[in-house]
Amino acid sequence: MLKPASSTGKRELILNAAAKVFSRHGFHRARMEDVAAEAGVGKGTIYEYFESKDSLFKELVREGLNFYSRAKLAETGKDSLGEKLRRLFLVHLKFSIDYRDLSKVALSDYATGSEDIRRWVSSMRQEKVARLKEMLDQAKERGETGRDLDTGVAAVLIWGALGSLWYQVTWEEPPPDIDGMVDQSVQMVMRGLENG
Amino acid sequence: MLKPASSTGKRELILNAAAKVFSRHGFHRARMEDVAAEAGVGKGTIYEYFESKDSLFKELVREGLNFYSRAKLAETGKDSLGEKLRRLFLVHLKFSIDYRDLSKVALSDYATGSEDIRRWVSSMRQEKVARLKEMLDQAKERGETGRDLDTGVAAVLIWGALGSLWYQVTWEEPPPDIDGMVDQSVQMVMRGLENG
DNA sequence: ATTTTAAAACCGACCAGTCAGTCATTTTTT
DNA sequence: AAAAAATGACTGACTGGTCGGTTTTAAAAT
Repeated sequence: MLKPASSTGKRELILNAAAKVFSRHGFHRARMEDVAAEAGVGKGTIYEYFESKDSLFKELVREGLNFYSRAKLAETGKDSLGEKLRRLFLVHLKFSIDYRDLSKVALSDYATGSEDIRRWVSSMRQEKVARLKEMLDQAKERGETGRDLDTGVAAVLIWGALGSLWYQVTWEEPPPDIDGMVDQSVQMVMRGLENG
Repeated sequence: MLKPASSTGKRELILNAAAKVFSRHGFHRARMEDVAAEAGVGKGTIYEYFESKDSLFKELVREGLNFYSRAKLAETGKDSLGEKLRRLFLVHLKFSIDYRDLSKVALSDYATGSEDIRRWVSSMRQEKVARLKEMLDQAKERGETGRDLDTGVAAVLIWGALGSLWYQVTWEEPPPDIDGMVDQSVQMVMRGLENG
């Protein structure tokens, strides 16, 4: 049986260490021993808190996702589409700065790991795109976009654009002015969605 | 010493097998033995044609890249930006359909493999984005885009959008109408680039 | 044409390194 | 003192790469 999440701070400790170690070389090259060393615990201890390496990875990513979901869209449905997109972009990029290690893990290990993880990550992407499409559909309904917009394609494009920005911010040099970049980006995206 | 590329069709044979096997489970889970089996050769034979697993992967991706580079932009500098983008998108997506296995490899193993591969792939991305930025800069010069466009950000966004489309086409159900989708996408992108 | 011969191509059993996960033992807590 | 937590040496499974030996090919000799 696994210990409850609150037994000590040890669970958090391990999770943080995992973020650091996974982000260094990716899932495969990260050894459980290294995670243990980074956390300052014995290797065996990790298995008191996590089923397996796979499970540790999943918990790690889920934790991060939860975190920034919480900070995320209070989903005030009355905001304009532009405002919603701005917040979406901002939350993701802020996250990537505040939790750089975790962000690297989430981004770079997409294709890594077991078949199980692969499917899991892929389904998350699908869900994200689907949610984005919903948002666009609503906006379209309200006439905030072009009448003939293909929201499916648009959602894929926007998600990709955000992902690319995210990647850039996470891996390349620290960006100077996130807010400005986001404003600029959203402006571009919004123009793209409008009627020709 | 490695054998010349032309000694038999065996090199091609192995490369094709590698595309298939790598695309199935990603770089790490693909075993050289499986590649050998798929190609119908002994494991040792692979090492007559390729230095190592890493090198096999690189050659594979390079081969694919070469191929579609060739088919690519005859770079007729006088085409409109829209036309250039349309061709860029089309070439990538057509490639992903014709060489689905190879496409999966190129896409999903971005973060995978050795440190060496990781860096190599990352540098390719940088280069692609840089080239895209150049294209945008030229167009901006000619007044085809908004005067105040941040071409750096735009290049990142567009590359991401294309990548996302590429991913969708490669992994999800076979798309119905590539040309239509591309037209739609490029239209959106072009609107986004114009002056507000 | 046939045989000889040597080099080139091919092969897969094996080796050596790796690492996730276990568990008997030790340390800490209650 | 006994229960809980922590540990790290160990094991078992796995796989990239090697290498001595076999087969194929092609050229040379008869």
